[in-house]
Amino acid sequence: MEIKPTESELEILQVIWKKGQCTVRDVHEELAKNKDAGYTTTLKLMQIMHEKGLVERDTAAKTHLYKALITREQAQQTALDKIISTVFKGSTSDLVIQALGHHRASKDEIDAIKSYMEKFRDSD
Amino acid sequence: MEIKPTESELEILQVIWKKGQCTVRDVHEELAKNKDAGYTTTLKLMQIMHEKGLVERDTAAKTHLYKALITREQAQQTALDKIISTVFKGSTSDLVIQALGHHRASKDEIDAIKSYMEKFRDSD
DNA sequence: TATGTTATACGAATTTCTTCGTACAAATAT
DNA sequence: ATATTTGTACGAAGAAATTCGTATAACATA
Repeated sequence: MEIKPTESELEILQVIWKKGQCTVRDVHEELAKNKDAGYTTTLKLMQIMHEKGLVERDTAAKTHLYKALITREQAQQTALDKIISTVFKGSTSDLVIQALGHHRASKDEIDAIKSYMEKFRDSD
Repeated sequence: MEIKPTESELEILQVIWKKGQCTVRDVHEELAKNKDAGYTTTLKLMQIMHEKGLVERDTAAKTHLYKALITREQAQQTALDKIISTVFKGSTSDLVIQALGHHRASKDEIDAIKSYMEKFRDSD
């Protein structure tokens, strides 16, 4: 099964991941902060996402409630897989180094990574 | 200026990055190994890439020679920026940790990263 | 109850990306 | 010289993603 949300679908998923559960209006108003598209555009996209199985919805009330059916982690994984193979020649370390080099992480972030790296101490 | 090669354009860029300089046929034959599209499809895509300024070409001879106008590093950066903001909530460390966790890197890769991390010893 | 507001459904236009056929020019081989 | 091969140009079909208008139902309220 392939899960590859499109660009717009990801924007919507972000809002749903953040809020947990959303109406179309919730999502639309959040998107409206940075973007400028009509309400029915968002509605249509969310309906399509439902058809695709990216979200589920509760239609009990007049105003439907949407929840994500894929996790942020799954989407992260898919996105990583794709760019590692298309622009990083399959090299995870190239990606990590490039990421650290240009997106100067905060001290806390560096610490988080360092501590995570401990896990690989003496890895074969 | 926005540089966001499409999926197909990235496949082509990969070949050009690897070989340095390519004819349409070079690219097409390389792609044909994994994919199955017509020659004129590759030709058309490369012409469009030229219009977009992704590649330059030398038309002196009958058979044109193409070179990339964006570097692999630029494409990597663009790709990273995008996914960090769309699926990693802007957190570089989340990306790094997720990458290390699922794309089990080889010992050499881990070593490369560890040594790179030295750079951040006692960072602010 | 009549009116305005807020929803969903859905068809269709638009845009972007991909694919390919055909025309024709240049080079090569017979 | 003529035929075949190899190349570019380009229009247009096809597919996928995005956008929006209009119809209509449900709800709130004057």
